[in-house]
Order: sequence, then structure tokens, then C-alpha cells
Amino acid sequence: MSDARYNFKEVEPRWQRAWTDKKTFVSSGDGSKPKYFVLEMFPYPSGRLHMGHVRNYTLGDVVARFRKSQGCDVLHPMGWDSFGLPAENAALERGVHPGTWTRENIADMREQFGPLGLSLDWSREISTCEPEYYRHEQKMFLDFVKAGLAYRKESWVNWDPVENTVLANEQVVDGKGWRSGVAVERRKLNQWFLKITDYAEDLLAAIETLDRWPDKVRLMQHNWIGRSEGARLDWAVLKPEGTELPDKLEVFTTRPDTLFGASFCAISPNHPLAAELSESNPALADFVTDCNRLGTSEEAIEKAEKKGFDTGLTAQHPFDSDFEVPVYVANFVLMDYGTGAIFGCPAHDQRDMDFARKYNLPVICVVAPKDADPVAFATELEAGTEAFTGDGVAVKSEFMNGMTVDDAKRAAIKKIETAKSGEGVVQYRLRDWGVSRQRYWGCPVPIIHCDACGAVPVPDSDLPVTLPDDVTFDQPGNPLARHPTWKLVSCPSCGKDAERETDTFDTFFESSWYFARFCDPKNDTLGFDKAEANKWLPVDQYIGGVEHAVLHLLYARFFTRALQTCGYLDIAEPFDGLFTQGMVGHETYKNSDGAWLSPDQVTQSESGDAINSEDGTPVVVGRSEKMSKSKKNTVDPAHIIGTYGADAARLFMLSDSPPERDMEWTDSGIEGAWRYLNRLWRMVVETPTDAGSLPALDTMDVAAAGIVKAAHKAIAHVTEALETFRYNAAVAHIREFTNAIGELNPDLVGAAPARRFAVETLARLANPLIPHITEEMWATLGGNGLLADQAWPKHDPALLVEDSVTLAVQVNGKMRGTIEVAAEADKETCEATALALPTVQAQMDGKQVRKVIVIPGKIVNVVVG
RNA sequence: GCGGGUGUGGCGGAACUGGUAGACGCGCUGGAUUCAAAAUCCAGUUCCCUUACGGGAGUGUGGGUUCGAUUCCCUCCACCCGCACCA
Repeated sequence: MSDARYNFKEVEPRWQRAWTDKKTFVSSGDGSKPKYFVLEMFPYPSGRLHMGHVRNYTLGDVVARFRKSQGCDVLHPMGWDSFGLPAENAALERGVHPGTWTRENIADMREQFGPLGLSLDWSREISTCEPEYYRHEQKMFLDFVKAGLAYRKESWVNWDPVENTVLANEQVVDGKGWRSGVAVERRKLNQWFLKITDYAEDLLAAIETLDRWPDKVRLMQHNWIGRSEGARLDWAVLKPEGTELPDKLEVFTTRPDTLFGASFCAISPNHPLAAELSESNPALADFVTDCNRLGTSEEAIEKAEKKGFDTGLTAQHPFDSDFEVPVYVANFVLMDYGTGAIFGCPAHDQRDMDFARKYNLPVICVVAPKDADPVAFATELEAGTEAFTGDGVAVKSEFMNGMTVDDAKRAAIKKIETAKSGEGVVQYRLRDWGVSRQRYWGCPVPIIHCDACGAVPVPDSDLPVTLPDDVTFDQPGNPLARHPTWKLVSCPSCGKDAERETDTFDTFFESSWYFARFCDPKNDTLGFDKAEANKWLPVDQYIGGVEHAVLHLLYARFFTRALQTCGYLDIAEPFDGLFTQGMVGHETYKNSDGAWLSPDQVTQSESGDAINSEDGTPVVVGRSEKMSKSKKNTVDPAHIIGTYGADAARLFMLSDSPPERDMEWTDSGIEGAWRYLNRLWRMVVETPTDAGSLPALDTMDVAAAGIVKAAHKAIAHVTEALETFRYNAAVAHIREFTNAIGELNPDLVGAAPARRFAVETLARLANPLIPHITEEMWATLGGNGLLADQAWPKHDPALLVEDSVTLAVQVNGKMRGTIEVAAEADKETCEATALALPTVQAQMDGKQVRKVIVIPGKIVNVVVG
């Protein structure tokens, strides 16, 4: 008997060294085993590892270790998504260079990764802010330009008029600049775009093939791409005398069937016509300015109160020249979608209905439900405030009358096309990807602007275009743009004086191909060798937060296709399997005066109430929220691992909640995990290592043989749970099995070899979850080599078969008892046994049995009445 | 505003394709061990009524389908994620 506690402080570093020394987790890539690429979304080097990271990389580590033990050549790399806004903010606030700040953070975080004991192959480490990485994406971009996949156009940005700088949406708070506090404006800039819309149809269709992605992510991408069939059509503009406005307005609609219900047209505040009209209409100009204060985010625009401005213009219905409607400028019409102009049909669109009620515009019902009385229905609809958006039959619509919505749409489009006033079109909500950023800490766009030649690509021989280090952050704005010399170059085409583009790429650019770089990370002539990429890609299991469900994951899907088009690789889909994890939260605490307190400032009083550990004052305990610095509810992983070890932290993370769900970090939870590790350790110490090989089951005591069967059952359960990401269930099965081993009487015949076998199986099964202690268990039991190199155990299906089963017995669907019958018992036997139960008899008192339902192996339900 | 998700004991959660709701763990209660504590071990623990036997209620709300619903359908509520320049 030993009461020595498990010494993780000595054990964990020892095994970490062993894995590193033996290159246990370095992938060979020699093709002798099936490949398996496990990738977690790489971190932004903020400086500190947080619990979200620990959860993410622990989940990936379980996959990697599990697949390795199943005989795969696992690629499990790590790197740094190291360009981004926070580095510039640090420069602005503390005067430290973004590169210095970033590289120091990377060094710190790499240190913090060590004690976690992850099965990472650090020989493939990459960092996206280094020219060795980003030079290749400059080449890719130029290839995209050549292939017609990149182009320049004007688009809108948030502009801070005080700081004279472009703001990210995140930097716009309630329509105001986060530092200046002044209302933002919209500005138009010439920017680079990637033609993701060229692939819209393919990206949409291929969602079907992503059967190892969560349905919710597939649905979100489907809706984001937002394919809709509709029509573009012209409304004639009736111009006042002597004006030189365009004579038609092109609108987009998904409901051409409701054209006869139109009561207004509306254009975006950013529509060229709005700008033109503003020139001679100061009130309209003010209205447009007002709309532009909302910033550029769709959320802000959609949440804002719906407002319109009557331009005084009149538009003429394409099917009826006597049908005229007013033209408004409306703040909810998006310039980026369709044509930036719509016609409004209040009866059949809720937003148009609200608009009509606000501005006293007519409501004309042109679709009625099939069985409704059209006149009564229309009367009610036209008097109310609820639009009717359901299916029905066209009314008051001339040639469409009596048609279903779908038929009427087709008829309307046909008529529009015949009249040459428009056409049926497929429209996507998806917009091209704007990749230009007016910032320093990003990959320079390799373009030179020449007055004579226009935008000229930097020649291959001059790549990479590297960031200059001598930049200043003493004022807002892009340091590249105000650098005295960096941008001054001669035109590669004509040789005259020209200027470098001072914009850098969106940081999603880097994360759109890093998985390919991991396949061939040291290649300095190419981003990656095609053969290497084809060997490892697609990523077999990708793991990260749901917050990336659309943007990053869609950009990466697009980028891979663009690379395929340009001949870089042979696949279209980068991620074969995707798993989205939940967030890590913690309770929040507030002082009596409302100030946030961190968890280590809070303790329990003797009566069990939460109090401030410093002054004993009462603390208000709030619900669990995402860990954030502002709410002080963060827990430092380094501190946790220093106190309990990596295995305890991992075990709690994995056992607490299903990985896809948000989890709450609790002190008692981590202590429970820690206690379990000690229990495991005691179990090994008390297990004879010289118990001999496992004898035939029928020579052993029933209970000892039962433990062997329990081991096989555990193998089956845990294997299945690990394969389906049900890690919390895997832990439950492991603990259940542990409880069973603990209950085995050591004096029984065969107990010693049974226990030896069971504990060894336990170590094998728990290894992907808690790798250090299980490695120590394996060594203590006398196992050969590293447990990390052992093959995954297999269960014997014959040992899982039960002789008898327990059936639930219900009367009228209510549980009244259970019966034990032979596994192969027939229905009659089950029925008779169930009816004989006293509790069943009591319920049947004076009533007649109407029916008995027997589901073999599950239930008997007696229906009486 | 739009799109997506989640909701089960005091707490985290389990329940295969509609078939014993609460596995496993945390916490709590009682007991053993200890001079004492920690650690460990044993027992109990959804709620209500009952000494007990047993009965009733119960998976966010309200309704529906079914012999049977946490699971399927509809309504409503709460919270979380995303909305294209945060990563």
C-alpha cells in the first residue's frame, strides 16, 4: 500500500521530454501508413494562452493521439496567425513596434504550450507575419490578378473624421469612432476584391458533399451565399423639365409576381442617382449624410430605424404606363445587393409594409391564400399592418390572375423579357471579398501604381515586397502611406516614377491557405510543393470555434478553389471534417459597489456565501459568461497547470460538457479531475505487475471474468465515443469502468490477472485524454516502449453478449416495474411475465386489457381501460 | 433587423433510429478512519405526499401527434454565436 500522491510535477515534464526526444509526434509522410491531418485553428499571438485555446488544442490532441494509435501517420502542426490589428493598437498605445510585440508574444506563447503536453509537430511551425510566409501569398495574389480572379473597384469604408483614418467595424461603437467618439462617415476608396462570387454556385453546391461538417455550419454557409432567383427590371423615371437624370431606374426583385402591388421605389443612399439628386437638394444631401453615419456594417444598417426621403421623382410601372409610384431614398436599401434599388410592395413584404404605414403609401393586395375570399382577405390586409408573405394566388394582377406565386413569377419574367425591360436573374447575397486594408501590420499588396501604366504587378524577381521596419505610430493612419521613401519606386513597365500600393491584405488572406503551407513549411521557392499538398490535403479533421462558421471557413473554401484554378493544387475543398467547439465561460463577480472582481479575489464565507477575499465584503455572483478581461472572469491556464497539472486540466475540460457546447470553468470541477488522477494512480500501485497472462474466462470466478467483459465493453464504448467527439461520454465510460475495477474482490480466483488486464486497458483507453499519467501507468505496469506508440485495443464482440435483459413494464405508458427475461424470450413470455407483476395487477384492477405492446429487449406496455 | 444554435435535479451533463429520464461527475447530508484535519472509504441525494409500502408531478412555455415524446410537429419565452475591416 502506498499513500504517495501522484507527482505530476515530476511525471509530466519527464514524458514530454521523452516524446520530444523520440520524435514521437513528428509525421513521417513516407506513405507507409494512411495519412491523417489534424488541424486546430491557429492562434493569434495575443501574448497569453487562454482557456479557449487550451480547450481547442486539447480537443485536437485527443484526435491526433487517437488516430495515431489507430495506425495513421498523423500530421498535427502549429503556427501563428500573426498579422492583425491588435499589434498596431499595442504600437499606438505603448510605442512598441508591432513586429517586436508580435514576435515576443509568439515566444511567450510557445513557452506556455510546452506544459500542456500536446502531440504537436513543432518542426513545421509557421508564422504568417514573416516574409518567408507572406511572400508566397503575394505571388498567389498576382496569379489571381492574371487569372481574372482579383480586380479593383470603389467601395465604402468607415472613416473617422477626427483621426483621419479608416476604422474597422469593431472600432465603430454606436456609430462613433472608438477613440475619437465622433460620428463616423462613409468614404469611397479604390480597393482590391477577389471574385468569390465566380464560385458562388460551386461553393453552394459543394456544401452537399461536406458530410463531416456540422449541419448548422452548412446551413449558415448556404444562407450566407443566399442564392435567389428573381428579376432585374427597369422603371422609367419621369424627370422634371430641364433635368439631366437617367431615364430609367433598374431594380432587383425576388417577387416579380407582386409588381401590381407596388407602391413606391426606393434606392440606396449610396446609389449614384441619390448622389446626383443631392447636388441640387440640400435636404436630401443631409439625409444621405445622416444615413452614412451608421457605418458600413449590415447589422447597424438593419437595426436602424427604417427611414426614407421622397426624392420627388416618379417612376412608371413597366407593365402599365398609367401606374406611377414615388421614388424614395431609403436607409435600408443596400447598395451591395442587387442593383441598389428596389420596388416596394407593402402588402407582401413586412419591411415595405412598415415603410408604407410610416409614409402613408398605399397597400395593394395582389396575392391571396387559395381558399380565402379574395375581396375580404384584401380588405383586411390593406387595412392592417401585417404583410402576407405566404403562398397563394395572384389577384388584381392582369395577366397573372389566378396563378400560383411561382407561376406568376415565371409569367412576369417572361413578359419583362419580351418587353426588353429587364430579365430573370440569379442573385446571390454573397459579395466579392474586399481584401484591401489601409494598415501597416499585414502583407503588402504587391502592386505599383503608375500614372501612365496604371496598376502594375510587382515582377516576380522583385518579390517579396517586405514591410519596412522604420515606421512611426505617433499619429493615427497608415504608417506605410506616410513613410518617406518606401513607396517611391520606378514603374516596372515604363520606368517612370511610380508609387507602391500602401494597402495590405485582410488577415483572412493568411488563414486561407496556411493549412497548405503546413504540408511543406520550409519551402522557400514555393508556397508549397504540389505533391506535398496533394499528399496531406484535405485536412481530415479541422477544429475551431463556431464564430468562424461563415467568414474564415468560406474564404478558405474559395481560396482553395482559386489555387486549384491557378494550378497550385488538385483539390477544391480544404477541410474534409469540421468540428466546432463551444466557448469556455466562468461565473462573474461584482463588489457591492458594482466593480468586477476576478475569481481569485473571491472566496467562500463560513456560511457558504461568496465574499471578497481581501476585505470580507459580500460579492454578487453573476451567471457564467465568456471569459473576458473586461469582466475579469478569466482563469490563467498556466496557473491551473502549475497547481493540478496538464492531465487534470485536460480531463476536466473534456469531461465537463460536450465539446460543441459552451462550458463553465469551476474550481470544484478541476479538483474532481485531480482526485480522479490520484485514484487512478493508487489503482496502478495496488495492481500486481507479475499477475501472469489472462487465463480462460471459464476458469475464473464470475466476478473476475465480469471485469474482463467490462473491459471489452469499455473498449467498445470509449472507441465509439472518441470517434464521434463525445468526449464527455468517453470520460463517463472510463470512470464507470474504473469504479467496476475498484469493486473487484482481489481474493477471487483469477482476480489478479483480470485486474492487471483491466488496469492496462484503462491506461490505453484514457491515453488520448490524459496522456502523461497513462504513460506513467503503462511504464509502471511493465509495458514496452511508449504507450503513445501502442496500437489501440480491440474489443471481442462475443464478450458483449448478455444472457438476460431487463424490460421496463408500463401500464398506459406509465412505468410500473421491470422484469428480467432471457435475451431471446418471445413476446408471449414477456407479456405473461409482465402481466404477473403485482404492481401491474394493481393498476388493472377492474379494468380490461385492450392491448399489450412488446418491443423485444426494450419495453412492455399494457394498455387497459 | 436578418441567419444559426441552445434550454433536462442545487450545478455540469447522460439517454443509440420515439421505448426504464437523471448515466458519469460536482456539490450537499450521514457514517467509518483520525487526537484533529486533509486525503480516503461506505451509504444517501429530482421535487411533493407517506414512518414505510406506495402514489403524484416532472426535460424553458403553451398546445398537438402516439400505446408511449427530452426525442417528431406548431406557438411563445430566455440566453448564446455570426452579420462581410476583430480574429
